[in-house]
Amino acid sequence: MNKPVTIKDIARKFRCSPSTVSRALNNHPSINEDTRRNLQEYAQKVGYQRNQVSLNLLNTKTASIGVIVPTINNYYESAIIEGIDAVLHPLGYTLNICVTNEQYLLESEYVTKLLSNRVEGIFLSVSQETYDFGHYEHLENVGKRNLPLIFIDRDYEGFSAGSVTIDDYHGAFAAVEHLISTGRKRIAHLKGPNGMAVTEQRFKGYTECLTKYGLPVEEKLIINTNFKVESALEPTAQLLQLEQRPDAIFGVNDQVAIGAMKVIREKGWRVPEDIAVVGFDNSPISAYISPSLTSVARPGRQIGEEAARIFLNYPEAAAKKDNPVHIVLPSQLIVRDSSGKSK
Amino acid sequence: MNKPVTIKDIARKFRCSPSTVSRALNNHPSINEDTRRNLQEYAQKVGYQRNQVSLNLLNTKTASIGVIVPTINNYYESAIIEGIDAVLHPLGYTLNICVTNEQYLLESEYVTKLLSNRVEGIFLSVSQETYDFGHYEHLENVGKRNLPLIFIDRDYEGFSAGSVTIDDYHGAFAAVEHLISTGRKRIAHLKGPNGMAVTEQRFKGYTECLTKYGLPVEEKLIINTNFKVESALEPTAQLLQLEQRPDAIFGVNDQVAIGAMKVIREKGWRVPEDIAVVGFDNSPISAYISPSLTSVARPGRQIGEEAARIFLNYPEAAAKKDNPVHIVLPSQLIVRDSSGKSK
DNA sequence: ATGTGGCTTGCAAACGTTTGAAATTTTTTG
DNA sequence: CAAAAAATTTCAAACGTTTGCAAGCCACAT
Repeated sequence: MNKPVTIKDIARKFRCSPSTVSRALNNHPSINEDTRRNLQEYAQKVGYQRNQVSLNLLNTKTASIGVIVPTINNYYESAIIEGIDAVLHPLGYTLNICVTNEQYLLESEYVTKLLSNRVEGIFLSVSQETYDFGHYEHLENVGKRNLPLIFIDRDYEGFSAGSVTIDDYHGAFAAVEHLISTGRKRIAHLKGPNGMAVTEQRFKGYTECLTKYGLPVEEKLIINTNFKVESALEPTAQLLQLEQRPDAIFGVNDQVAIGAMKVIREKGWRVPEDIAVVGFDNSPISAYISPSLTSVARPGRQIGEEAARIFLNYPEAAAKKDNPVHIVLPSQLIVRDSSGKSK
Repeated sequence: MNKPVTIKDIARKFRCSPSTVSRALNNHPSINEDTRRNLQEYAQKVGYQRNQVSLNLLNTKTASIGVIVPTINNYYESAIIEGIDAVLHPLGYTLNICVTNEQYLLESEYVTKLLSNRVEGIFLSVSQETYDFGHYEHLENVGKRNLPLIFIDRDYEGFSAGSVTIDDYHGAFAAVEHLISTGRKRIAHLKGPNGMAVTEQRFKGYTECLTKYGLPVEEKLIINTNFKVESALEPTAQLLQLEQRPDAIFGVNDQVAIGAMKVIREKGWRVPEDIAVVGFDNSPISAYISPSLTSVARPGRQIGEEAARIFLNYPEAAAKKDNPVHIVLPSQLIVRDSSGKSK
């Protein structure tokens, strides 16, 4: 591992000043044609790479953006990142992706690190622990700096910042309404962890839709999961053992919906004839499993793009600090086989 | 967006020198107790964050590592990243994740950017385009710097660097052997894009296993895909229309295997009774779809961990530069329902 | 009074680069 | 040939921080 070649090294070699080398490499017009060519050739030969660190220091800016997400291992999150990158990369920004694994400690550590590395903005999808704990001290210094902070996917009201979320409420509402329209009367809900905005919004959509159509909200039909496919197995088995078993299950995401389907079939029931299943996320796989899964689509990529645009307009957005930009994108129900007509 | 508070700002405020502030904030023993407390309190109050950029410059090191991958939107890749982080994060390294989207141009751009940002090592999972083009000029400067470079997942022989890959060959061999053991005689292969190491190694495992058991390798039974689930649909339909239709399909990954299953069922055949299906990746979902998918597991997390360890031992590894470290991890067949007994 | 030692603080250089202004060299012009 | 103009190069400062060394101050012993 050699020391990188610096402009000074080159200057020494050519018995000229660093300024000359710098200007030559940057094609500054006031540099002699021969000098320029010689220096450039030599720099190329020895593999000179401009030291961006020193430039960042000199210019007190970095053209880099922090993106903190709980996980990257799924379609939705990575679509968001893709969306941010699609808007910001062409403008020369670099993304600094941090994965918190749903841990508050890591999230806090990353915020500090990003601040310390002088990123010019932070996109934050709050971790589950942060949500549970409900304390946001780790964002205090972001506030003091008045650094652009945009909440993604999971909003936090207590902090004056931009946010882009999706309309979980209406997505869930539409899903349940659809189930009712196919004649289902006892619709169970595999809920996410309590307290998270996503979870509660979808839950609200579920209950309010039931109420609107005169169906009772039964506690027995609502069970928590942790979003993972495994966490749906036991709850689904429970639901199937009820005296009055449900005729439909609305999963908080596709994973639990798929887990539910597995259990339903293992117990000898059919999807959708005996029990309809609807998920949330419209993950790519949902169209290809059997039966294909009805699901609510979240426009992940678009979320990223909108968030990036908020960032780019931040000076204005910050001006009206008391009234930060909140964008809520619509979600869309995609009907497939798992919610077909009941028998 | 305020300017960050600097040590100089604090020094001015307290009419002392920057050195004093620096030492106070770093708990240097030679600083007066009162001075230290006052300065620390003030720094805390105004949200001072040490400028890591200047430190990186001063120390000519960054404790950051570049990780370049074609995609993050899948289980395997993100497990690799997780593995790298698990080893390197506790040692204070920061990961700089770059997603190339399988494009050479982006890969090249990211290599330059990382070099310029003075990362201390690069983990590279070569993009598909790079593989296709087969030119590696973008790595030249990495070589000149003799910067630790570790190939992940996809090896490249032409470059003297460490690598961690998995044993695609034996994984594929085991999968096909398993199919043969359940009585299958006409085993089709949904192959990946030609030329990629992963693709060709699995293909080799497939053909050599057939040969070993005296089965013919039939061109008609081998069709290319691009790893995506959609790309398996048309090829599978083709296979089913053959006069002598296959009794098993070995997919280059789980995605195409799932796509194949869908088409098989749509055409009225049963899995596994009429046609067995085996995938590759052991993605989490494969256990939960119906029928559950037999698949070859790749130890993504372990790949990341091993790669990180190579990096940490790099000084030694570099010494024997003519003979860099190549680690090949075993893959493991996970048998599930999709490859059950034929009728 | 003077020197000794301990405690505390300041000075200056360093990391690599850019850039306005000044200095030097070369070319042109009268 | 001298002076002015143009071309080219160098100087010095700046970005924010750390750190070896020098320096200041105070108390105490001689």
